[in-house]
Amino acid sequence: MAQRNQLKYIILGLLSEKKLTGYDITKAFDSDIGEFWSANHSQIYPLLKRLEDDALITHELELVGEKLEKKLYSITSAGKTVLREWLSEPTPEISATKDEFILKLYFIHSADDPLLLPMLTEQHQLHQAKLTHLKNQMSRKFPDETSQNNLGHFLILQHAIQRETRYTAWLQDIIDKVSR
Amino acid sequence: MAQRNQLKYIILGLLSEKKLTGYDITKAFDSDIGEFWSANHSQIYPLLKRLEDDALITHELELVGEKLEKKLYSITSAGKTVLREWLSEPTPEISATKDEFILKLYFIHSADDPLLLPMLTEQHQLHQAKLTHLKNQMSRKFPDETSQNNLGHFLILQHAIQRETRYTAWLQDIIDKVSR
DNA sequence: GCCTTCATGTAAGAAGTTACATGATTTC
DNA sequence: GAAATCATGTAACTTCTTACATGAAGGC
Repeated sequence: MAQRNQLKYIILGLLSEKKLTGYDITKAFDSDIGEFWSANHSQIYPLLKRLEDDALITHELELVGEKLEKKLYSITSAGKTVLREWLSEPTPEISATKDEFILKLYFIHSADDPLLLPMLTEQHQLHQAKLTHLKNQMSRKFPDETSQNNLGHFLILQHAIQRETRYTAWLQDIIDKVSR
Repeated sequence: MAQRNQLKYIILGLLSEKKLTGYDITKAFDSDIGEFWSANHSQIYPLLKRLEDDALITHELELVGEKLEKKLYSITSAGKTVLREWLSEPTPEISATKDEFILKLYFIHSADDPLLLPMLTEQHQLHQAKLTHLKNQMSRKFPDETSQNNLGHFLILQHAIQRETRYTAWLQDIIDKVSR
């Protein structure tokens, strides 16, 4: 997606909660945000510089140990405005969910294709593992049933769990039919 | 996703079924494949040239009317091998589903945020429309219950319908809770 | 005749991936 | 002292989007 620079808004969104280093932001894609977006540090560091040039964020230096200087970034009021504007805009596009397995499946024309069953079981295992991971995340982050502090985070986790539950059930259903 | 050139395999996959022009391939992304991948003609035409350089496809010219020459592409046996290899490879990555609405939702922390309800209703409408479209596609392409000719296509349509059904139900559920 | 669709390309630039590169701090 | 993690960057390259550009054929 070489377009609206959504990564920019993710960074602004994260910084609107607390001050973070580039490294912290990079790590966020391994956990929370990783469920629905990805980014590498080589993309993040240059963008942080650009956002600072545009005065949407600033940084202060924090000394760690004796020599290492961390750059602690924080959002400016201009940055908050830009973030809020983005949130306020309509989101009229449903982007195609680029799923390589689904792509491959499209080109399997017959239930007799020997590739089909291995593909299905591989994916079932993957999505089952993901589902387990998501459920762990849920019980770690929202142990009591009231999703008090962060509604959005709760909802996207709930959504991801439902999606993976549905995905694994669908795969299982095909596996049952194919192997019968 | 600047990586494994999956578009290449989509083109090979489409051409393994029948001869197509670049224009036909472009159009395929408006219907069938559009459910789970996107591409513009400006990406397709240069890639067709590259694939022909690599001898994975060839073309013949077909005269339309008096002057217009269409390039009808077809897959070579080398191309078929490459396609089959791709299908045989494991697909061990679940790519993050980049959904801008989910992204925005992540940064809505409270049920009291005035942006929440409009966002939800907008998305509900969008996904409801998509669901209707998908169901129409299904009944147009697979009118009888046996999915005889093209299993893969049937399954991905089924998957998309389930996904959108789940998505709209999830949104409706939140709307009910928020507006109560 | 006019408008829509068919048909094929190129150019510029943004976004994203993979690899290269370096060094400090913490933990065991 | 070694290994893992913290921390920040750049370079090269591919992919993808948006816009520019042109012209033929078909339907009304």
